[in-house]
Amino acid sequence: MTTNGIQNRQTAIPEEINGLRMTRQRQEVYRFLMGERTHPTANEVFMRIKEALPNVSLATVYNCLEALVQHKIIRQVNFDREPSRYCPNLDEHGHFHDETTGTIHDVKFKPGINLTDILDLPPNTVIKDIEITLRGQLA
Amino acid sequence: MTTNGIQNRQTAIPEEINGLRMTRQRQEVYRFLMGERTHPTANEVFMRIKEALPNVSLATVYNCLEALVQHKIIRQVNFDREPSRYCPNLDEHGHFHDETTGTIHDVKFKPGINLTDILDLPPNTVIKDIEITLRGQLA
DNA sequence: ATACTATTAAGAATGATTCTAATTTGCTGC
DNA sequence: GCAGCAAATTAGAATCATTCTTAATAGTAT
Repeated sequence: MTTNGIQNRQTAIPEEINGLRMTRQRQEVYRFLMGERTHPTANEVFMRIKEALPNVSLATVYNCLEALVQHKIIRQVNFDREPSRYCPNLDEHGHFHDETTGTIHDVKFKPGINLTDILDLPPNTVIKDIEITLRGQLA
Repeated sequence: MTTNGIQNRQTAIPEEINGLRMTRQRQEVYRFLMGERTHPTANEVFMRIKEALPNVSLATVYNCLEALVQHKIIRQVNFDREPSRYCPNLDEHGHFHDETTGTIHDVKFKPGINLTDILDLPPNTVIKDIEITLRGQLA
């Protein structure tokens, strides 16, 4: 049998999300990201989930993150060539990078805005993904 | 004397742009980029200008590109964690990455559009730079 | 239980970029 | 033109996030 009566003390995470089997490692990665608004890097995820899974390896964290991204459970966010960051917010949104503090904030679009309406795209373009990045400071 | 009567056979490039002294290496990097719409990588620039400057080093190409970017003579463009690409188009614009061919196209904004108008930014935000990246295919 | 597949772990390998140290070049005032 | 100084270039080593490789482990189905 694959399930038993013992429930995890923490937020229950289903055994499968979007067709991805949620192994213990993937659960920990996902759970941590869900509780974070700071857009952690792979290494930050690694250091944090080691508390719960002391034998976890950095390679596994990369594997988990990639699997979660591929199954559209989290998003990968890149700023220039800095280490990738990961984000549990699946709504269409941009990212504002505050240069003063180094923090990253999600930026929503104002309601009723369709991104493709304001762009002068070549005809017959199928857009699969849009990324908007802002850099500046909170004065 | 720093100038003489002999003119370069190719497009003349001023001795200085935006306060940056245009050395021979910087000229070659800049001239090549000006004639390209393909958003070349540092390595592509390197391979190409070696034809004119056989002793140029890859480190110098990186140095030149960084200097040109810092003086706002060209722009650096990043797609995920792929090698950086460089773009001589200084107008505010986005980039469409065609997954089928791997090519990159500049995308203009429709006239009269102010990017910050459509974004729900935190108050007192000073935006220094906006980057818009689209991924998809030309059907 | 057996066999097969997916996942994980540990460490090596990769590759774009940056750094270091040693020349070379360019400019300044004699 | 030439000594002196700063900026730029070169070549190669170093860095560091990420990916790859291989072996061990866990999960699932028969």
